[in-house]
Amino acid sequence: MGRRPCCPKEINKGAWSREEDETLSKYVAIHGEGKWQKVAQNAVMSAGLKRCGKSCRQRWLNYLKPGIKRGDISVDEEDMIIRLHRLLGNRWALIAKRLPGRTDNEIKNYWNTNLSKKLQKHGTPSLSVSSPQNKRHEEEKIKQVHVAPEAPRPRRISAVEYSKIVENNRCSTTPSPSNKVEGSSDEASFSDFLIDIDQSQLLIGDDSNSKVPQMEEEHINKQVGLTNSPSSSSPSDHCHHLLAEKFDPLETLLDVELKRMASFLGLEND
DNA sequence: AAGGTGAACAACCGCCGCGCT
DNA sequence: GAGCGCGGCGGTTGTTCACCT
Repeated sequence: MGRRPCCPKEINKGAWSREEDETLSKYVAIHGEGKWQKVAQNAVMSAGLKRCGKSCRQRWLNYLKPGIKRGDISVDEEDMIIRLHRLLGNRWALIAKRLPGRTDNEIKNYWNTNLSKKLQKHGTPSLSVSSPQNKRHEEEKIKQVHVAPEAPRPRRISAVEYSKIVENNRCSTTPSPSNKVEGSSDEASFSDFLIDIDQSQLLIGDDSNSKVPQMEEEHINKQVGLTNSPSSSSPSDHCHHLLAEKFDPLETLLDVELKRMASFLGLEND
């Protein structure tokens, strides 16, 4: 009974030695990333690297991969982490994607050891501010980015499912039942629809590893009958904007949130 | 100098979604 | 459509180090 172990019993655990790092780096340099089980198996056979695939992957992505920054998180980066965390919650991978050279593990650790304690102490992190002017400025920034403390966890969808949703709804304001947030009403707004199905997709969308292929996007554009009118304001046009144009997903998400708040406060026309 | 304590960081564990068969 | 394996992700734990008494 019980879960099948993902790794053989005779694997190494604990801290990685320099030799293991070198073995893994050499292997990845030759064979490339991915297929971590094979990396582990082949490296075991060729150089005695007794590590499971997951461990290899984690070691490579968090420490060995070229371009990884270690330590010395700047004030700007800290500020960014705080803002993104307010927006996304504990979506460390997404947060890490917005911070070049930083890994999800490092950000998660940094949050757990530094920022969460600052939050507990002060209600908001201090943001490493010393001067009164900066303090006021940072307080303003905190007010500006204050969103729900725990963003709803988005549902991941595949590119195919995504196109079906778009096709079925033609970016209408009525989400399909399978895509609704629990407890959301039938009059769900477009932004609900967006966040519901697409919050993570939007944030991943600008990444080079985006899972929505360009052809799929073109197909979606065709199906939706998109045009490039920037002045349009209907939900479908808004959808078009999100789908067809180059955009900053985070800014878009912030924009959506701001619109929701404005709508809630009756400030839509401001 | 030695022991205790907490912070920081590295790594493991288990769950989940996706793609393949 | 079901089953399986793999990769990705987030939570948690273990270890190391620095500081304090």
